[in-house]
Amino acid sequence: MKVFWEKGYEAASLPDLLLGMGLTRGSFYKAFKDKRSVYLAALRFYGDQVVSAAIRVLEADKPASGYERIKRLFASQIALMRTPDARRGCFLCKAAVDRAPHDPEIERTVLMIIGRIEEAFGRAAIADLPGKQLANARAFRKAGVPLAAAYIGLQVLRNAGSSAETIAGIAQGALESLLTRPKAIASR
Amino acid sequence: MKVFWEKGYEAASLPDLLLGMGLTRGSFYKAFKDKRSVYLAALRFYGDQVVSAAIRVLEADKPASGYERIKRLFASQIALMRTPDARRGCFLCKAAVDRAPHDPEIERTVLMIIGRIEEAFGRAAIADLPGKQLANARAFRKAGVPLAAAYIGLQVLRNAGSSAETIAGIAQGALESLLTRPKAIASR
DNA sequence: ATCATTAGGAACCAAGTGGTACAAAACAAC
DNA sequence: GTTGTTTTGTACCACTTGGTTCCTAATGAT
Repeated sequence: MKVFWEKGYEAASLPDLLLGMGLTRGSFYKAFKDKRSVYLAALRFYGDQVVSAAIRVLEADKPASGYERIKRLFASQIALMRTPDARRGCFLCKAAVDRAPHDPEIERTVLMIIGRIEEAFGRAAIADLPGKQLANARAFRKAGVPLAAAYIGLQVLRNAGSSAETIAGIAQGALESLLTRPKAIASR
Repeated sequence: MKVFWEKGYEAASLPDLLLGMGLTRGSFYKAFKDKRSVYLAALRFYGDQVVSAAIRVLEADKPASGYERIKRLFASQIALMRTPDARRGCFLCKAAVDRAPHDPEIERTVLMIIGRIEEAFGRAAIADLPGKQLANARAFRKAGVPLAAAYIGLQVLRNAGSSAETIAGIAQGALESLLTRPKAIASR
């Protein structure tokens, strides 16, 4: 996963992968069908590990308010800007941008993971509202779409090398929109 | 540009480029230094043509209100979802995600173009406010960052294959935040 | 200890990579 | 029409690509 994450699908050569996995060609092709299937496995693994960790922040019960949970997730991204990992970017975004259009199975996987992100944002956003008992998964996703888009935009800008101030500005904008929008969401 | 746009840097082979440009290796290497320099030229061209066209929408004087101009830009992206070009995605996003981290010159170019987008969004957003005379380019950029992030997030999701409803949801969220945020911006 | 099974390693494959060298062809000037 | 120059096409380069083969080495069960 790390090799694909850093280099991208095309640029990650088989020797790169073998080195990263600590095995030789023989074992590699005994264990996996081909390069693409390893990429897919890596993407699923990313969804199960990295994305799920982010979603857990949105679903934690420690900060009761959804707003606070969303704020924490964005804060973690701002904190990331001060680490060497800042430029590693987001594997999901890379897959979405350069593999999804060319590979239906990767597209399905990417959309599934993005859907989970949207729904988690939506749950957190709606948690603070009075009439939350009506919402189903689809409604959650819809409510979470703008937040997820801001989050993904943040990832892309982080990847591109934008400043920490820019990243913080995105987070601030997303949180402000949360504070001023509750009635708009509730009235849908 | 189209070849790099569709295939990405690595996946666009020299024969692909030669075919797209209508020349052979000899002429190609007489006219350009190497593949990378052509990519950079394509990226700059994208900034000068495609991105500038989007920015012109934000700066047009036909709809007097900045809100209306921003709405038009998002509306154009929603309209795009009904065309075959929907999946072509955004060349700038692809460059930002998979080339910027590995090539400082591409990073600089990407950040410059993104900066223009941020500033244009900021100008349009601030145009509707009373105290706009104080703003300089830096303040415009700062004000435009959340909108630009939403816009870029939209591009990524469009690229990934998200539904037209999702794209519309992002646009709606960005526009709503504009309507409810004027005081917050003005008080900065 | 024996034997069946599996994993490991290296040589090998054809095809494709970006890039160069150079001769032929087109063009310009006069 | 004859030059000198530039453009174009092609053969070629060394190297890398993802993937296969096949034999040896390690492992596990009985």
